[in-house]
Amino acid sequence: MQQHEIIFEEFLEMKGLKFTRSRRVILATVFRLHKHFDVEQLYDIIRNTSKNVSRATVYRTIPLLVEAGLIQRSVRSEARDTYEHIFGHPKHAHWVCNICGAVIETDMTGANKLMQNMAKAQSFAIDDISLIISGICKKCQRKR
Amino acid sequence: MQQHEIIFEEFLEMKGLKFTRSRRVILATVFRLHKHFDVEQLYDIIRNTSKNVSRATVYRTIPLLVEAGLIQRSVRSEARDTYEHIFGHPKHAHWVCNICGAVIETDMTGANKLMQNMAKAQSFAIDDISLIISGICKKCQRKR
DNA sequence: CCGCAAATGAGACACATTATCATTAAAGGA
DNA sequence: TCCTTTAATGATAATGTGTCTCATTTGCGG
Repeated sequence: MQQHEIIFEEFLEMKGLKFTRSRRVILATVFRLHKHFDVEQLYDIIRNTSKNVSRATVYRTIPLLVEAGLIQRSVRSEARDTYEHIFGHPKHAHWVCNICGAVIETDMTGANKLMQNMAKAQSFAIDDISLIISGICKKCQRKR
Repeated sequence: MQQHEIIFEEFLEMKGLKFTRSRRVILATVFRLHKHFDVEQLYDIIRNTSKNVSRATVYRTIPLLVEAGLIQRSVRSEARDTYEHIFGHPKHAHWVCNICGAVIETDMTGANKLMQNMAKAQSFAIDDISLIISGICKKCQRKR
């Protein structure tokens, strides 16, 4: 069993919830994806690979995975909420291209330290930092 | 006439659009608000203070104000897009309390510089930087 | 004051997300 | 293994933002 499965199972047990087939499928699919996804994309993939998991259940499972600390909300695309798994991924900044929509990820330890210092100064207990830079990527600049 | 009115009027003229009564009302209301707002809140206020501005027009005007550089999309609350006016406000970081929902704003020139350097390294043309820190504010920590 | 392009209001519409509810499936104990 | 309890599920209706349509009105240059 993989690490993220153990974490999810323990999380569910702690809350008196069950580790069902549907939840297994959803969890596995989320961790098979290696980029940002929205719930409809996730549901499409699940529908094509495993039968009998409903859209409602996918939507219902997302907040559980967030609460378990396995995924997090990410950059929101035009109309849909997007997510990414975070287990084993160090915190990163998102650079979003306004032209082609590409999302580049970079290390953000620098900004992290800066924010930790500011947090200390104002006694704020940081839970999460979201750093999103929008603009035009290298490729799209060339095309002009 | 206020600065932001002049800016909006010039922006509209440049695009061959008209500075109508509805747009005046919406602009004025946005700049009377001194915090983040979503479009429904904005519409409610307008409906209670000035007759005959439709919801559709409010929604239609928002992207114009964004394009004119007068407001920007801000922290997204649970279900709605939120905005804030930026004219005359230097760029700031948002500290959001997960308990009481308070939004604190701080200077972010430090992070700005950091990002500008990283942008140069990867040839990314920055358009906008969004820095949101979530956690627990000083007050709510005390209450525990 | 005319004419025309743009803007408007009202409501229909699209679409993501949530809620409902009858049925099914975990999990622990007998 | 079977029972019982409780949570989970699937299907679909409902909700709520945000967008589009279209007939009518308005702003503005001539």
